[in-house]
Amino acid sequence: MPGNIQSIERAAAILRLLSGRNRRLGVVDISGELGLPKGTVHGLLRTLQHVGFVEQDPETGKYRLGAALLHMGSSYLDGNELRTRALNWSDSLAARTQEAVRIGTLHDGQVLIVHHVFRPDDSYQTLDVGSLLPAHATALGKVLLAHHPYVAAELARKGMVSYTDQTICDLERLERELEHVRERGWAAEYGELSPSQVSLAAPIMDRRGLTVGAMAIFGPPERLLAARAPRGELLTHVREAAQSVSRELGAIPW
Amino acid sequence: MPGNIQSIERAAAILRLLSGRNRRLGVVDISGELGLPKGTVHGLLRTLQHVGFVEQDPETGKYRLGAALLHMGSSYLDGNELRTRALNWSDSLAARTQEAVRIGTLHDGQVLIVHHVFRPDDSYQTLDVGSLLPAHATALGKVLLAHHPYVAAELARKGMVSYTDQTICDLERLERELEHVRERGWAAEYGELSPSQVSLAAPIMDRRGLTVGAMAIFGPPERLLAARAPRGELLTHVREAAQSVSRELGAIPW
DNA sequence: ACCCGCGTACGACATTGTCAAACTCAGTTT
DNA sequence: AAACTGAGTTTGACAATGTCGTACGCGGGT
Repeated sequence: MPGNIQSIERAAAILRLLSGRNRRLGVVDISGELGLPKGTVHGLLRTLQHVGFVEQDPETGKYRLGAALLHMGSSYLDGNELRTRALNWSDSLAARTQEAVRIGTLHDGQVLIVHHVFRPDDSYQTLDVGSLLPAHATALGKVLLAHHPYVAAELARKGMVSYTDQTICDLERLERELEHVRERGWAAEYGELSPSQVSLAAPIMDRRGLTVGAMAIFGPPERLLAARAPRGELLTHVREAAQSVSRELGAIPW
Repeated sequence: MPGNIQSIERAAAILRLLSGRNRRLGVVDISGELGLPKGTVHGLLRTLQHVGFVEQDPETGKYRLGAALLHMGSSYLDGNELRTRALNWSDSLAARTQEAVRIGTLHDGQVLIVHHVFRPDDSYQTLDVGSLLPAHATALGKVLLAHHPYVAAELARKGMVSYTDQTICDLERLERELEHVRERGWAAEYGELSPSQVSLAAPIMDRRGLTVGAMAIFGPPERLLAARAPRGELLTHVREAAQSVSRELGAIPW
């Protein structure tokens, strides 16, 4: 791994900071957090501002993410094959199951939502495309982790946060769970991220047979479950939809 | 203009290229387009890849935007005050008018969509948050240009693209139109971007009285217009919604 | 088999970014 | 009022840093 460009890595670290703490940060906040001199951080920020990646609040002088990132994020979606191919299938999955659908992929040990179809009723729901969800507490994440053992190991090393009393925080339990997922070809999550939400997910594979994403429905347990287990017909729909997308991506339907 | 960091500017130029129409580019494409040596571009790309801003197609070796940008784009939205404050009002505007709502702000001489509420029916619509729309061919853009004369002048210098036979491409006509917009406090667009779409927009102002965004409804002419002019009640709804958001942003309601 | 074009690696050079210290300006405290 | 903090910003010398030309390896055309 021959040299990476220092200033770009630092700039990226700044952007990551700004996107993590969803708030505005000042020069000294950043310089403290990154262990860099004030002046250096300021120079980086000035350039980032010049290219539209950060903006500065003219009143407080603090910095926040810039508008250029929004456009680039949406450009990423346009070029994302997983999402493009999954568009139709996720719509019809939502229609068939009458539940909300999410498509996610692994990013930095978390689940990045690349597509989201609202539950087909008129309730207010917030779009969470671009959100990062914890892998060990979502059905999407379990499917993805099950086929990326290295990421799973990394996750275990860092420790798993507990979100509800159902969250799996124990490495061995998670490993057993992932083993099940690999055997069955689908994953479930029972209120492990949010107490009143459960989800069911299945893997999406590309032409090489790699699991490049996952597709899930999520909603209240009383609708997704029967006798504390996933309703069979919903599960079938999810698995078929994910398989259809896989086929579109060139996976051998074995 | 004290020194900007070269490598970051170049990296941003690469990302801008990748977010343009050409979704996948090779090292030589980029190096040709930017007039930089191959090796330099490769170094930049390697670092951008390392920080997750670009990804490389393992088959073709070509580069495309990376997933990290998606998450940062959505983080930008979370911190965007204009959008946050406008959430409720845009929902109710959509409900009242039964039309789709868009909120936009000026970015690089174009209109960046920061929020989008679907028309409240079950038709398939694609979310265009993050899209860049031409300013001279949208009601949103006209409102924004009307209060940013410098940007308007810049736009005129670069020339205006024609999208339909209704598109205003003449500088003088545009100037007259913007003058109207300033007087009336709202803008309309009659099939100037897409033949079967019209839109109505009103400005959103912040506490300093600056126009920081605009709010619009858009849809087919037969629903938005009466006798080739905007329906009065729709116009009122749009203007009131925009004014409500302005108030939330601290604008003096004069 | 050959060539062309691609993505990638290497290494010398000097351009470039880095860093610490100094500056400006508000808001607070003395 | 004056001094003091703590913010963001500017500066300029140094050398670490990124740049650029050249060279390598590989694959797909022909």
